Amino acid sequence: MTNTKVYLEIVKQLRAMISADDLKSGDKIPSERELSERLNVGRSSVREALRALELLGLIETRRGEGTFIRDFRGNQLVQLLGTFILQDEKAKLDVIETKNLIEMDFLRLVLDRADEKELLKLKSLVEADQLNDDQFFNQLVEMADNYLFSRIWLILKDYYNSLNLSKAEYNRNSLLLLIEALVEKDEEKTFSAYRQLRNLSIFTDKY
Amino acid sequence: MTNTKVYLEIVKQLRAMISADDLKSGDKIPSERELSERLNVGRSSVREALRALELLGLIETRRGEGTFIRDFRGNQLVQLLGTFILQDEKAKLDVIETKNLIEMDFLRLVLDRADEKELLKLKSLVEADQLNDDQFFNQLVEMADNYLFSRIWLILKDYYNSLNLSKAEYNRNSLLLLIEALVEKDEEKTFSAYRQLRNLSIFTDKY
DNA sequence: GAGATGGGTGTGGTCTGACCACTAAAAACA
DNA sequence: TGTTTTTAGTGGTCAGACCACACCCATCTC
Repeated sequence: MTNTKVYLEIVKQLRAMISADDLKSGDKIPSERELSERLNVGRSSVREALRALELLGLIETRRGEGTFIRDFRGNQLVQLLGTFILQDEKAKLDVIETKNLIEMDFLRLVLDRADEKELLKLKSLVEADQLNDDQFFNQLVEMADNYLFSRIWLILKDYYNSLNLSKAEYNRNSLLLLIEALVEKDEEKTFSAYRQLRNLSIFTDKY
Repeated sequence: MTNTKVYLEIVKQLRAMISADDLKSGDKIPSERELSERLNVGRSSVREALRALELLGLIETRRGEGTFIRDFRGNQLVQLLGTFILQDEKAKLDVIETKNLIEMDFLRLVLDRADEKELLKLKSLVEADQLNDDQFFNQLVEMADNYLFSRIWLILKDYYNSLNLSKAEYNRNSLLLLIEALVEKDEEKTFSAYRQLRNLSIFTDKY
């Protein structure tokens, strides 16, 4: 009769509930016992759903207080997935390639729509060593103003970091060159600087 | 005393177990009751861990049979995240933009590494009306040989389709033009044809 | 009156035991 | 030997019981 597992149904209901009540980050959701009653299911089933969502980083539970919607951005699950999964070499290469491709997409977006003032501000921060390459890309991604894509990038970055590759040392000059190119809206120079920053000797001209 | 929640500890243990026994996709893991005994925890806690991993797509359970390792690489988690998130209009625009960007990345990849014969074969299929644009892009994505990126694209396409946008009619001529450009390895022509295919009057020259 | 104290209540965290539904393999049967 | 039935094992779900903790608020103390 019940083809769908109860806990999945609860996940669904929760989603609907969140949508209907327009719950946002930090808001509280009904207690486990209340959900159990309201949905006519056992509390353990409710818990299975909540624990799953918790592991996904979608909710946060605080003993004695309740369960709350979470700011999705930092999902530790990815880290878990990373260590859990990425086994074969091909997968690793895929991660690297995908991350690079997406970062270059961001560069294109910024080339197209970025504010010069903002870029100059970032430049001065880099020059003052108050911003490293990682932080810079975070800013860049934000500048591109595409939340979904930025989320994908964040996840990829987590994957990437979980690969434990030998880290290329931070090359401030390449980064400054990159910013310069962005300011000048010079596409070719931008990607050249990017390749240099990421040590992409493999990526010749097409990228 | 027990600062870490039991179910998280179980997830950890499972990971170690899988690693130690070198379990791979399709392999069976111990039953809930056995895990419960072996780890000295309640079965409900074991279930919370398993359900979470199941929602993540890491394991698969079959009633009456057991619990099995799953092919990890496809992360449906993003799908779930998406359905949780995609609410406002801006998010929709992000989906469209991201999908387009990624598809163009695939075009670049194919431009760089695709086999001409394969392309010609696809061309003849399109000409014979045995392949529409959607199916063509599926082939294209496969050709690019990046599993992770293709998964991301598939998910995006699902998002995209769930937006219920007015569908542009299938334009075979644009598609043929696109393939032609790919065969000729003409980047500019390729993107021009792509824009035409997707009706991207907005995307002027930068993309 | 202001502050400290301490239950009371509600919440998540966990365990146990009990069924049910289903599967696959063993046992009984023909 | 081939079929049917039984049985043991597995996940699915529920109900109830405690525990640990956080918060509120009446009460006590100064």
